[in-house]
Amino acid sequence: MTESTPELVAAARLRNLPTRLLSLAAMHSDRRVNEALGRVDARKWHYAVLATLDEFGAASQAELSDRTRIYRSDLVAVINELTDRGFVERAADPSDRRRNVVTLTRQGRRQLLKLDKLLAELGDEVLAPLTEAEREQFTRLLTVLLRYHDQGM
Amino acid sequence: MTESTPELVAAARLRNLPTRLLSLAAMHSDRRVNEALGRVDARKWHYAVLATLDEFGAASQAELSDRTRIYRSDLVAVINELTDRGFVERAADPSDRRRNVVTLTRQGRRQLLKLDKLLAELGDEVLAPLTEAEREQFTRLLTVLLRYHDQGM
DNA sequence: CTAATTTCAGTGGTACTGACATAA
DNA sequence: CTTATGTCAGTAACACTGAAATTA
Repeated sequence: MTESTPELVAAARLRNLPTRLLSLAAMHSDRRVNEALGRVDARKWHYAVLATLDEFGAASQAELSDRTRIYRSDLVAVINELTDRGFVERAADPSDRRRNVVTLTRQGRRQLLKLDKLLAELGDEVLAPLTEAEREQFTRLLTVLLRYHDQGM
Repeated sequence: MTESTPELVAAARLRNLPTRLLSLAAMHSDRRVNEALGRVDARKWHYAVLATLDEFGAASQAELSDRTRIYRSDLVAVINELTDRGFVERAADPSDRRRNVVTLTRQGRRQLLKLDKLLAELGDEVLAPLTEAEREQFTRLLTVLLRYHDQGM
């Protein structure tokens, strides 16, 4: 445990540096999300894959990679984990034998709904100090940023 | 190089998940910042330390750690790097011999001003799609979040 | 004695790169 | 031949832990 000395304030330059604020806020949010997901033996990539399969149907790993922004190389392990847990099935695609076709199972769908709920609660926790209008504004601004920088929205 | 397939859109659940948006936006921002700082042989922690020393004067590593949120253990390397580059001097504190007192050099101050400019440009790039009012709103919301979660503002 | 400071050694998760075999 | 796909091996940076030595 890191000791909690009476909080010293940061330099004004740092307090006003938007890239730093963004980084710190995300770090904190990520930590909470990873902890909470870890407690139910999940990771955020699990959710991304399950949600994508649910909305767009069975897909190849390449398509999943494009939609979730998970690197192709890292997706392999994620799909392994999801198949191990019975949330997803991986089979060779007969129409293009380079591809795998990944499908959501009924268990996977149940897990997705569970994670939906968990992540909604988590979002509420992280955004707790913001009003409803501010939350909408916040996600709107983030969306604008990501869209502009082509981070695939 | 990752190939740029025609951008596929993400699932609606992912597009509306604030913790994910925050994470992606920060990842992108961090990448830009690290690249740009790397090009001038710096890291973001360098800036944090230099700015803190400039605003609060010479300090022990413990105080620098508290103000910058850099772990004490990691600060050692950061101070090493800064002394190697002549931006900072580390000396034993005569009044408390457990402590080091870290002071900013003239070169360090020059580097700080250089990084000031670089980071301002970078912030402009990252926040490019936002209006001035939106930028203020954005940093305000981030500040509220960090303050609430006690991430030391 | 306890507590604070600096330092080192190490871990675990992750973004990211590169290369390879297979197939189109 | 070139290109796409899935897979593996590995790297580099980093947040974070734990502990030791020194001093207060």
